[in-house]
Amino acid sequence: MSSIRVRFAPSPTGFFHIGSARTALFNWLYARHTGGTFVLRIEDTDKERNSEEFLNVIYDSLKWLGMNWDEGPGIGGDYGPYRQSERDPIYREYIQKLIDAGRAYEKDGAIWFKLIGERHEAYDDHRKKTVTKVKAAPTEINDLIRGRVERVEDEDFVIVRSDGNPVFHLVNVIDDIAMKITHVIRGEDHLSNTSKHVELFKAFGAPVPHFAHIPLILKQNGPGKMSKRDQGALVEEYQRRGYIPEALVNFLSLLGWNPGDDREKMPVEEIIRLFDLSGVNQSNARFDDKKLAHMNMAYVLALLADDFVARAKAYFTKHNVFAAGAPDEAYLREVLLLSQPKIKGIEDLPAYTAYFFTENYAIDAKVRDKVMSKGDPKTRLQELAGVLKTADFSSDLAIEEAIKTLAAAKGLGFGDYQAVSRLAVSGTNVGPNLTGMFRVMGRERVLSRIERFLAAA
RNA sequence: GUCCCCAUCGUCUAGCCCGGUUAGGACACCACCCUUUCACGGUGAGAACCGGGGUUCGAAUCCCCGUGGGGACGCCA
Repeated sequence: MSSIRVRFAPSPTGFFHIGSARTALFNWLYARHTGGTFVLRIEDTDKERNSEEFLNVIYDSLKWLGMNWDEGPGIGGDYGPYRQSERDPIYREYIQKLIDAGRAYEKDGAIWFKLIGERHEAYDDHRKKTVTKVKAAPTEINDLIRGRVERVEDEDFVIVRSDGNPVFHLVNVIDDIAMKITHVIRGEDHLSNTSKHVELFKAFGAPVPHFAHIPLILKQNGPGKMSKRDQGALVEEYQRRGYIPEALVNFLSLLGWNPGDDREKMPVEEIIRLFDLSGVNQSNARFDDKKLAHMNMAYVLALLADDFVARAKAYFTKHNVFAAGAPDEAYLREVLLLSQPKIKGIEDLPAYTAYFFTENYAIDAKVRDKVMSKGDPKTRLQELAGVLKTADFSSDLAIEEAIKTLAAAKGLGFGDYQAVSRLAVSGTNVGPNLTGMFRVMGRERVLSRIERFLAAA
């Protein structure tokens, strides 16, 4: 194991969103690539807004995406506890060091960090108040993605609230020191905070970690970065919708990073092998759900039969699709496998396969009108029923031969029998390949559906 | 308003560091092919270097200025 230590430090103040997942992913990938340690630390210092529910969402989402942490809640480690709400004694110690060094002072009941430099009063018309400005030397940040960035930190800032709770900037830095974090990989929205953090590291006499500020994910429509309220922003939503987690990981890895060539669909082991901070872009990326959906489809298509069936069944169970009674296991499996090459995602399955499991399937009126308006579909259906009564149902090919033989005898084509029979047995004009559908449904079900359709037509 | 970051097809991006390409790929869109519906797949088309200066024989690539986009400016994280 290398000495590289990275951390993902979410605060459980809302559902886990895609931007956080991407930040976690880049940290995780970097740790795995370098053989380093991936630490999970929970930043729950804002007692007002934290909740256990959100905390569990974070754990679930990380696990679902396959991002296992080496140190953190539930795992332990040499630098715990890993929830900031349990680290108060550590913070007190560090705060005292700052006070003793003359780098912190009390004002209005809060503790402030003291910058070094000459002071003067100035009116800030953005905040509409007079503030004390400090003529401080610029803080230099050497960012692994952005290069050298200079920013002047020119106002003392609160590090412990008047209610006694330390603020983010302080605990974030203390924990990074205490947990020996070597690389801070986080969103670019923190770049402006980094000068505060660097000053704190220096005040503590601690080595400044390497920073890597990754580009933000912008919302798909409209201005600004993606926020929790945006459509498609929540990881749990993809989990609920039966997305393949590996597809989401693959998609996310490509938002702001690329392997340096044209490859896009890659197993995670390959992404780990190729990932490096030097390959991370500097510009923000707009979220594109169509591309994600496409990636997901590619993964669905590539799933091995047993794996696909297991995932599909889990989805059906979770969404209580068979509330009226579970179908035969073997039949369900056949239906699922028949549908796999045709769907874009697991979530399409219930609607796509519904008619396989009920005799009360609706006949699409539009499709019926269209199909029944040309040629002599009723006669075709009667002819087909006649043939199907004795046809060999043991394989798709056998059924296909039977239908083709019939068509040839009547001087017609396969297509003349397809539309109407598909309509009769499924009520629609889309679905898996016809002969496979017949085979899976079985002779009796097909025949009775055709008869019922004929009687109603 | 102040400070910081960024800028190649509609979108994600390669190329930029180290100047010379018909500026490549993917998603989306369109057409055609495959075909037993719908998909998948295949082929093809359209589609970009933000603007202006400079340096240079030559600039997407280096520099400057605009403009545009994003972020930060909390006793939130």
